[in-house]
Amino acid sequence: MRVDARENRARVLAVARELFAQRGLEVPMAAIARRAGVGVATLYRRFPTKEALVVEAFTEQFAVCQAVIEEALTDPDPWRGFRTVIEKVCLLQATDRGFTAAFVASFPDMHSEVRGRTWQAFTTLVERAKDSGQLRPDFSPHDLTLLLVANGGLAGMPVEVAVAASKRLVAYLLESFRSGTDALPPAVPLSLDLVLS
Amino acid sequence: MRVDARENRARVLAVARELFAQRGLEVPMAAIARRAGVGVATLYRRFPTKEALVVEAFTEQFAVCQAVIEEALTDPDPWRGFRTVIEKVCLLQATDRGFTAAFVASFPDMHSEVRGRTWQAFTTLVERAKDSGQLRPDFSPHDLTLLLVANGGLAGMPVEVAVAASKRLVAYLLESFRSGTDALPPAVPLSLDLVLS
DNA sequence: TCACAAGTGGAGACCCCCGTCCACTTGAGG
DNA sequence: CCTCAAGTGGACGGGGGTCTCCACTTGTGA
Repeated sequence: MRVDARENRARVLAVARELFAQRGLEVPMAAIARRAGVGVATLYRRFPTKEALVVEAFTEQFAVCQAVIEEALTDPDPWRGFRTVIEKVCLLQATDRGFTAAFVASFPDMHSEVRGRTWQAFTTLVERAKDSGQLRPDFSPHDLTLLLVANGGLAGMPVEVAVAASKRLVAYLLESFRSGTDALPPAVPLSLDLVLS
Repeated sequence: MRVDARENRARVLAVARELFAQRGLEVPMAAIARRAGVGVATLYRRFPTKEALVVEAFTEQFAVCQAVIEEALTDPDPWRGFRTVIEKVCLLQATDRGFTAAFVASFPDMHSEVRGRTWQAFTTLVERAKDSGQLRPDFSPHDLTLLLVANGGLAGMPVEVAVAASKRLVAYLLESFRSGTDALPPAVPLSLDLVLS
């Protein structure tokens, strides 16, 4: 690949990340191209479809999520690890407007292997927190998905507002997650294809 | 107005309500017209714009919301009134896919008088619940908006799933609302124009 | 230097949406 | 029955989106 092409590709990706975060996934390809100082054809040469660009633009954030979960596994305090995961991921989600949409859009492309490993890590995190007696026993790992989807509803607001609102929502929910007493309605396995449509 | 015209108008409204609930507000006007067995022009004769149709189609649901709140004010148990409002409104929202979008879309058209009255009613409901000692003192009426926006994030899933998920989310949050202890991040005044864009 | 493959940009094909226009149809009063 | 205003439907304009095609430019190895 020629060096100018490589530079263009990198600039397109950076611009895409920025615009997706600011305005969500509905930003037109032409806007990304214009902002990156290239033509539309250049975009489509590097990324055969818009979805491909989206996936590529957000793989970094997905990696961050995964790292957050696996780092939390090394925390000696199970509850702190659990809480940190939720806080960090929700903050990421509130900061980046396109995050949730990209997450569900990339569902078919994300190899079940990676998803499986992350899920497995979170599940053991949950188990540990339960064993330590700080997390309520009827908490389900699916509740993470529930929280993510609900928190994703805050997207579309100005970033500072979304962040503040998300923090309060997360604080409320974490308080409930911690050694609750009342009976809950059953957990709902929210696989991502359910969120899609 | 001629009787056939009146019938057509009613059929259009019924179809619009059904399709908006099933598929959200992004359903095309042409689809509504076709399903109602009329042409597009008939739609636009009765409702000058799509937004007008949306508002008209959802005024009933808005009235229900208002009635729910004002009925809760007559409940002798303040906490039960508070809880019922949240449960009923969230259930309505989870059942109808277009509800949230219609709510924010109708924001400019809803006379501030009506909104003000409903808001006032909910505020006194909150105050009563606090005075009875069952609702945590740092609960803000804006937390209702927060909950609604978060719960609105569940839209887009099959209805049964959305309802089940919403119930669990609401149960978690109600548990937190009830006489919590930990300090919370500050409340965020989520005026509807913030949700818009 | 130079030839050529790799790279590029913009026009435009194609599709979907909202809302309008206009020639045609129909119901109801005289 | 017959008139005509009210009602109707489909074609169409305008705008915006994704993605393609093609003539042109540019970096790079020989």
